[in-house]
Amino acid sequence: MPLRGSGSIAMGGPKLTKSEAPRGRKEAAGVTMQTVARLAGVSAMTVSRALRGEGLVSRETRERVLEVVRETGYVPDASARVFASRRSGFVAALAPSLNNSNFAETLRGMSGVFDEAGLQMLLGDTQYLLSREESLIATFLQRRPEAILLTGSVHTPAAKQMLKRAEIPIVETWEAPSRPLGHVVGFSNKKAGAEMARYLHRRGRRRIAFIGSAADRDRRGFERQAGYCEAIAELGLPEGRIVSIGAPPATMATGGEALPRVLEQWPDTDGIVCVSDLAAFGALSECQRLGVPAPDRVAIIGFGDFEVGRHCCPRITTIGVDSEAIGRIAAETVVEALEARERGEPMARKRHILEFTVIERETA
Amino acid sequence: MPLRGSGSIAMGGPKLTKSEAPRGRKEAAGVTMQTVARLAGVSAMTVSRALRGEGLVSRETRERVLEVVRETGYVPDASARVFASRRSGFVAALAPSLNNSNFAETLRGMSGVFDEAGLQMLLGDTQYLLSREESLIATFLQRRPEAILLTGSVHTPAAKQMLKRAEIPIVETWEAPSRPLGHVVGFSNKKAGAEMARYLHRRGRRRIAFIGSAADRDRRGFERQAGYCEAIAELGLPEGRIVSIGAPPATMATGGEALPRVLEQWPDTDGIVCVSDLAAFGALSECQRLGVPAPDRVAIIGFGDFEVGRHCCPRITTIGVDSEAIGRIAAETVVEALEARERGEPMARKRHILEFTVIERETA
DNA sequence: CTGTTAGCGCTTTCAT
DNA sequence: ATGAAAGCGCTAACAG
Repeated sequence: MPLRGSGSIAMGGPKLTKSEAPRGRKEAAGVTMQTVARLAGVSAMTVSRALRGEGLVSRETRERVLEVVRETGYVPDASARVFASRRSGFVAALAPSLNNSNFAETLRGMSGVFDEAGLQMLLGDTQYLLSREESLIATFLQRRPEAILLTGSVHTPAAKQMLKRAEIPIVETWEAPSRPLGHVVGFSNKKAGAEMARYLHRRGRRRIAFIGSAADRDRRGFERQAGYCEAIAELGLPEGRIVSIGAPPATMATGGEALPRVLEQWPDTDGIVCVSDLAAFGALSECQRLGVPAPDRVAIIGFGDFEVGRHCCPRITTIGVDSEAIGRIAAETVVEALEARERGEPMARKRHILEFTVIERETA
Repeated sequence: MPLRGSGSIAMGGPKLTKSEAPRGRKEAAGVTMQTVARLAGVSAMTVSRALRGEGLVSRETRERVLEVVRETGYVPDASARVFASRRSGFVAALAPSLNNSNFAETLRGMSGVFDEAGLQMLLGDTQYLLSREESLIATFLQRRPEAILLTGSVHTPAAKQMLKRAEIPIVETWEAPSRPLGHVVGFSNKKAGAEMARYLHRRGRRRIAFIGSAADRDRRGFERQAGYCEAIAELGLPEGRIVSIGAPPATMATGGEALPRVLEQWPDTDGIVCVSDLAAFGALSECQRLGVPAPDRVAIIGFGDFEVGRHCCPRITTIGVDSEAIGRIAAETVVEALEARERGEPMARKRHILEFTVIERETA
């Protein structure tokens, strides 16, 4: 089959593939698979095969095709591939915040697995807002992701309905819900909160306060607070020593503002459970400014093993969770589920609950 | 007009739209625009219009269509829309790291503008690797983004070629390149580095060291270092006091490890320029552990106005750049460029250079 | 190993 | 305000 046109490659020329359309559209794209096929003297199908695998076409055909691809600068059009193959190559991942180092590590863990699997992540941050989660889900589902990974287990009814209808694997992370939507990779924040209080108790503290953000929007922080409350009650320690400030997530500012309030309201406080290391660091720094020695006068325990707590002076005792593993395992679960689906097999719901550990350092 | 078929909606039933295909494909999708059209007693085109705008169809038609959409849980297929309209609705944004709060803020700034404009961001982190930037660009371009936003001005030749061929608006951020690929929204890291050294000099310091990461991979950090060197030379201060440790980005660990080396090698050092606040905080904390008072014995200046520097004790003097504005302006530039293109107008290359300021605090 | 045919679900264009 | 026809660039399925 002879090549149409001359041997030269028109770069960016829009007319290359334009045939006589009786009722044409705007304008043809630049170089398409057709173009490459024609120039290589093969069919589009062969180009498609050459581009994808090794053994699908003969070595020499493949090389010829790749040569033309190189010359023309052809870039396959994923939107057409997606449309034809009905596989988007996307997975959607939502986190409350992309910046928070815990979630960032989780996303990094996912990214490693998905890169490997040739899946591209569609990242969204919900800003700790269920309403935003819902609208992100709506937007992302239009892209036909092959799976969706959520942070947490609380979603709006509309979100849940969309997720169900989408009929794709769902993974909820960072919590341990009793009635999950799909797979789960997480841990019990409540237990973590309880453990924080109990740890301070073991270290001899008896008047233990809690610092967090306005709890209702940060579900996981709220759970930790609930765990703290439960433990405090069980241990028979004075209750109600809670200062919640500002919108989630809790920041260093939260801790900094909350600390003086704690000391004013309950001057005999000798231990503080902070919803995260960021708040803990804010509180610790404020202690230093106020001349309140930590841990001598107040012990402080944080959550999340953030970089700041590992490096500040004194270093912050904290609860460590393997955030990256959460992401990795969640992503592996997705890949498994997709493979099972490919083979037409069902896959049981997975529930992976991780351990967390107290990392004893210098503030408690 | 009565609805065709029964009143019940088949959820996820694959046979709804399936016609007698002589050589069928796998299986039809769930609810498509056709399905909705049929149930609403209109054409697909009308559904398409109803879904997009207000004034395109009559109010009652629109409501009927939306009602069916609600009942069926129809989710438009973006891949088909993209394919037909030749507009992906994507913009690609690459940053060295998503976690770094500077870049995270820039991405947040972009996100605000793009959300508004109905554009979805395809986020990628290059991990400070040009090679990874290149492969991300290759991957992203397959999705036909309408524009691409890069961090920095150094790219591989292959990356540059792909970008040129893509013929989409390009914005480079966080630097002030003399030969940009497209639009620029940034500032001079070199000047920032010089300013850091000069500031310490104005504060009476005369033996000023620099702490950073292994510089070659972090272009912007390297530029700041170069600026520091230049200023030191101009001021006639002792040169060569540079400790570069580890892979970029510079972290608290970098600062923590570098500080004792600085003090060992040049014990009379009285000021330290740190490539970022993270390194500055690491160094500051190490000072505290070693009993080296800051700023009395060593002044410290960081870069980036990170949260930690605003809250630690003493608070870190730093250089502030409006990271979010970088993102916002970059995104606005993209939107403008896209609108210009829509109208068939050309758009001049934009070059927006931001100011930075020394934020005087307690460490210098 | 390679080609042909049909069609993915939507929007463009033109017609009414 | 609505509809009909055509087709976007690619791949599934089948044929050779």
